[in-house]
Amino acid sequence: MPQACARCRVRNGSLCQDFLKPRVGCRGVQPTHSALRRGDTLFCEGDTARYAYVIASGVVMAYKVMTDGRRLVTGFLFPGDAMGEDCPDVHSYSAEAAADATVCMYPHDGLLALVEADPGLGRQVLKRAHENLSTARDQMLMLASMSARERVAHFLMRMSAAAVRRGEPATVLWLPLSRTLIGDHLGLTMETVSRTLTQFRRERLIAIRGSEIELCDLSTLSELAGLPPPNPVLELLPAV
Amino acid sequence: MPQACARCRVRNGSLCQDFLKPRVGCRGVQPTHSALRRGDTLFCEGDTARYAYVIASGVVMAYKVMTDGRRLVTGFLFPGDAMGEDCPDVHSYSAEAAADATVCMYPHDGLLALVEADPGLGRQVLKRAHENLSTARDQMLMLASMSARERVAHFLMRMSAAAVRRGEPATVLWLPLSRTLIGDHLGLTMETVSRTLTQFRRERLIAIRGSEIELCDLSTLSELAGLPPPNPVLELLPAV
DNA sequence: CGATGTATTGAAGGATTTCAAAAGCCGTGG
DNA sequence: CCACGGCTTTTGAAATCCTTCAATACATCG
Repeated sequence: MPQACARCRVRNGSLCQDFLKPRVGCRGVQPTHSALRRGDTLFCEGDTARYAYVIASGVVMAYKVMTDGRRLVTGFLFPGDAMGEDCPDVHSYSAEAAADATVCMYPHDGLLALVEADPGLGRQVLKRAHENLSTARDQMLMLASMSARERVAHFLMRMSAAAVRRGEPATVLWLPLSRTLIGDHLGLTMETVSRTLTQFRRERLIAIRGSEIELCDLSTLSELAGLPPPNPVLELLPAV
Repeated sequence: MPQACARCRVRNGSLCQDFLKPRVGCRGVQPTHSALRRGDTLFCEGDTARYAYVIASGVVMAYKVMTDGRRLVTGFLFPGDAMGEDCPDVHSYSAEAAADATVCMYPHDGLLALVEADPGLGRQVLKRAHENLSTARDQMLMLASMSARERVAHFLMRMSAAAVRRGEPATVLWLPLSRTLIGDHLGLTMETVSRTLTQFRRERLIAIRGSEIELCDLSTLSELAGLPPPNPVLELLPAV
């Protein structure tokens, strides 16, 4: 097993940790690693796809651009998240580092052999594809019908949920993302993102310290985002 | 094989025709059929998923609703299209008949056995999931950054491509869909859809006859939609 | 400390929504 | 056959929200 893999601590429940790492070395499953600086391209829409990528550190973004330059960031990926694990022939979107990042790259051919040999892994991959579809549709709903305030709240709550998933606190988010990037993710201009965030700050819903955002009022934010209130039960329970 | 399947003529290249139909009867793969009137519900978001559905005739729509009633129609499905073939535990969206429709229903358990036994089918299912993801992201791009005119043009071109896929003419679309439904699909109000369609009609880009829409100027429409021009080669060829 | 890039704030403009009314379509029944 | 009611579509005018354009403030790094 490569040194980098031995040291890697991406979350349990991730494709890499649970399925790939135990099989490194088997049947040509041999990851290579790559360090990216902010702005470096991982791959472009239309490129033939050769690898599945697992983010080991930093932030990677997936995006699509229209011919006239308008851009949609379809998602931000954090440590433990994977892309290309469904082994497409050709990439249907582009990917670049939104902040300095390191990624593991598993060649498709070894991965495919693994999937065919192990129905459990096949189910896992299909399940992930289904999850991706489900979140894509949630984002479609957001883009189709939410106001700027709702979109930004929705974004913050999603980032919070992602942080929890990788074992970080729910209320203190490290988001080294420019307003432009967030805007391109939410279908808003960076000015509108900025204005909305300062609104939220004035209303004490959030606090901003550099690229760190603290969520001060989760229940109002999740209500704005059209999501069920967070942990309603815990708040009602007496302290232990 | 049930009578309905023997008579069924959904397009080649569909999951049902190519993969399921030849295996009907094997290992518990036994479809049931259902006839739906416009407005009938097929399943709801949150229901436990028991079947994969293949549209045999008519139009079915997949949609999500927010708690306050705002709705996004994530897609319209036509004969040969499938839903739920990725065997999720729980439906992540709702489905109802947008026009009178008939569907084949394959129970998940038989399908799962088939997928595990046949790696080719597994690849096929995964490929379809990937296609769905890709079109979902295209729609996200549309919802995030296109004007009303561009959205409607994009919609018409997609409906045209879908018609071609099932062997129908590219320029005469049968779309028994209310303005409200189209609006909920495009993130617009029905008034905006109506205004935009009459604009297009006045500009001779389309002609409307009841629920039939003829695309009179494919190249302008596809340009508006941000798509490559249609069959540029064919138009340049001399008539045979 | 100045330079560059990013973020904030302001004011005007525009595209879509909202509200409201009129027109068109369709099936039913007199 | 025509009239009627219910429905969808079209059209109009005002309001709203976001964008655009422009200027200022703020940070980070040499």
